[in-house]
Amino acid sequence: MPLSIATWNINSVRLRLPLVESFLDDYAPDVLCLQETKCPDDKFPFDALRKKGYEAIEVNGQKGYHGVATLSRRPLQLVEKREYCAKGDCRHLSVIVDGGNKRILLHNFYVPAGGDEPDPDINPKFRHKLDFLEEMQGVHAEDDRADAAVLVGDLNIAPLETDVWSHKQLLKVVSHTPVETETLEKLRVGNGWADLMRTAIPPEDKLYTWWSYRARDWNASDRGRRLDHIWGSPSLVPHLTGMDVLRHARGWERPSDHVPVIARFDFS
DNA sequence: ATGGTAGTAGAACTA
Repeated sequence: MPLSIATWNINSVRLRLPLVESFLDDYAPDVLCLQETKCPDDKFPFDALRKKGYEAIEVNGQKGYHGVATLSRRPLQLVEKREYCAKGDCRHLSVIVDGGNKRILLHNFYVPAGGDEPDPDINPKFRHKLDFLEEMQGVHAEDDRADAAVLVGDLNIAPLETDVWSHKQLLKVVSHTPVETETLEKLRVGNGWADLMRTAIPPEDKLYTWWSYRARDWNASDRGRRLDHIWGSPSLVPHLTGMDVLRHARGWERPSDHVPVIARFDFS
């Protein structure tokens, strides 16, 4: 039985609802995890997305900022909406996806961006980002509640040298500083996660999921970063059949600055 | 070195 899981920082689900709808029409992932929905739960476009066949929807949203949502064509069971750093931010949602013969625990994360200055002593946003990562230590790839686990989302860190357009030029830029990349990799490995995007796409290859809105020509300058991630239990690796990073989505009309990533599994 | 754009708002924040 195939199972596909997509992740996409949508940067306002209401403004970009037509983009989400056409993405679901064209790619039809079984599950879609959205971040930066910027939408209170009572204003979430449930009806429009259910019409597309995504009957199971779980949201954790707030007004104006942040917010995550997980939609599925298969039954979902809500596990947790965990509040990190006691700030009242809506940045996490976990569900169990019925994958046929496998039950998958699926975490959807939106990690704080961290501001501009990569010094936790003078920048509270960077401190918050590091604290958030510290709290993620408890999120393990092995979990008794399911057969396997997947963690997706905008983690706002590009860990590998090939995850940014220029390793040297970004060493002091938030998202690629050593404290961030080392903390994220330790967190991933220490909690038993496999980097499924890099399992499918060789770590030597440049790979980006985000291009700034501020570039004159995002495609020509190609100053991208891999900020969005799909991790999984090591037991899932033999079942991974594909990984699509929809670079061309950055060129859609009124695009998000992030593009969708889709992981495909087969459990037959 | 700076400023560049986008979204939610309806000023100033976040990214």
